[in-house]
Amino acid sequence: MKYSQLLAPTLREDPADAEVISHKLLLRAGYIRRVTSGVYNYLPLGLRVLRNIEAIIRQEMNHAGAQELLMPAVQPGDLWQKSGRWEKYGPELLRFKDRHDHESCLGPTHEEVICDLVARELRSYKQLPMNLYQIQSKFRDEIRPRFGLMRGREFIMKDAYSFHADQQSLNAEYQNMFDTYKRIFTRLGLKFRPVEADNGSIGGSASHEFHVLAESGEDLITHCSACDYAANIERAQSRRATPAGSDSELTEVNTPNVTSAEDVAAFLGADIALLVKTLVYRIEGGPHDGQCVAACVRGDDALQEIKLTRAVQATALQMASDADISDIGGITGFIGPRALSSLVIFDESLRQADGLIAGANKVDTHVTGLNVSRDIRDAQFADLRQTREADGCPRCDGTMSYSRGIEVGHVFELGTVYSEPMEVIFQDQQGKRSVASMGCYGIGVSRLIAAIVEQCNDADGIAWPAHLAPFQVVIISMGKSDACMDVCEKLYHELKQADIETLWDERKERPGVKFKDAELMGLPIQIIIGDRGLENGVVEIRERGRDKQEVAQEAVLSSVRNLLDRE
RNA sequence: CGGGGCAUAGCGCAGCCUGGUAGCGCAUCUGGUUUGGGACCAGAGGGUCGGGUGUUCGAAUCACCCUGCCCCGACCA
Repeated sequence: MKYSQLLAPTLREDPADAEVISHKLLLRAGYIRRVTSGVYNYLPLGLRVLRNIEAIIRQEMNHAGAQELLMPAVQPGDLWQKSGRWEKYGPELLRFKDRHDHESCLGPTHEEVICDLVARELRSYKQLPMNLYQIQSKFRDEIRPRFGLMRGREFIMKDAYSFHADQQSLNAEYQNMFDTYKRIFTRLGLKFRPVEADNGSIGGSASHEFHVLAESGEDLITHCSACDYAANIERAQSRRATPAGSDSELTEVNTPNVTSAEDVAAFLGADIALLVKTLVYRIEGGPHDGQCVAACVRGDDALQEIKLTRAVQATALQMASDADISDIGGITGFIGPRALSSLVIFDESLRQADGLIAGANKVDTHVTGLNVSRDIRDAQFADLRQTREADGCPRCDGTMSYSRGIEVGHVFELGTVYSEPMEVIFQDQQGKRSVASMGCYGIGVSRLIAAIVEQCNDADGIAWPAHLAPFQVVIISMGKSDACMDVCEKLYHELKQADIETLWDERKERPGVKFKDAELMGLPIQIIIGDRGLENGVVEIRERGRDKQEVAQEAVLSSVRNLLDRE
């Protein structure tokens, strides 16, 4: 490609609305342009990188025995009615009607469509297992798209769906995909970590996320210093020492105007861990839709909302208003678990606890000596607390620490959550009708572009791993003589012949401009050809970020090959 | 959804407080000089000042409404 014909509008300054480094650099280097909130054009450079990433994913997926197909972006509402998600899926699902007034939506994911397809074609267990994948644009009407390609509304995803006759087969494929993902992210040159994850609204049982470790990551993950336990904070567990309270009578104490856990502990001279914080939420969705739930955690713990959401099978939670709280018999500031009319759930750490302090649901009053199993009838427990840095590992003696991560992959065991309502049924070995169990496996392909740039950049711009770069080589013409241009052109054709993706910067620009652009774009190898060197029959080759070296004119191709092979 | 901020040329910004018909840098075009790390000189093009309503002799500037975008929060009993 000749530079003068390439649409790669580079920007000298950071765009005002870009926050993270990948967003800034992808805009500045001419890889992407915004169309509307969370929706981007991939310019030629961006598309080339996307294709390079896709190629690796395809290779590994195919190698793992999956087969590629392509499903539609527009999906009929009927299928979503059938799976039950037309109601369950929130406003992220962009719905519309076509000219015939048929309910439709833009696919945020493709379980319904794949199940519909497979249900029609699947007859015998002999056809199983099978793993079908596609690389497709998805649309999710995110509340808050941000950080460029990191969280878009329209984005490109590789999603795979496997179908199985039995659990054992599903387990095997889950492991197969887990290993495949590790290979893919390793080949992409990423620092990543698989972590145990919450299943979210998609349902199912086992699930792991693959996170690229980066400061700008939107997720918080916690991992053990000693073993390989790692989990998303949304479901992470940990060991912590809880102080033993002493067994005592339930007693009301006067706590005038003292409301926060810190203040109550200080006021009563008690360990804050003996406080019970009671947080009230209004439940949206699920069997308790519209009701309130009171969640109790220790005074020094924070509630992990996702855990609570799961515990009450909700789709979302909203902090309760003061009015909601008084409706269930509580008083803001002095709320406690006793005698509330709502659902009350305690964190597991309160199960065997004595001498706790909680709000008394009376103005200016708390109770001491609370023992949950003694004083609360039919108490319900769940893991609700958020782990804290330096907690103990739940699996070994190690300690837990936090990192930020960008979720680039997710593998799920779905079981029959979708195949059952979608009637993905086959005849098993015994001749009986049986529901296929499923796994699903996603990779955020466009998000990967951002994640890679987050890890591969320096003061001059992007620094692509050579095999992902839009061009492996850029020829920078320095001289203005015809002879120099002839040499450049000849080399350009040679490299192209050799299947090396080459950009020839033949613009009438000053050298500095060409260097800056090449480095901003992150092209790994520069070949610098000027009149001065040509007098001695040499050209310069420089790997991005390294010192240049002189090479005889005839040896350029082999030198470039060597550099690329070393990758 | 809640809170904050922004919207002026392709990009980055000033002008607004104190109303008088729009400016700077980069980019673009023309000519010239330059040419090993984002050149210089001279000239030129490009803006319904996000949209609407109002106040006023007069609105980028003041008021109200709308739209779009960015950031923060979604831990508080």
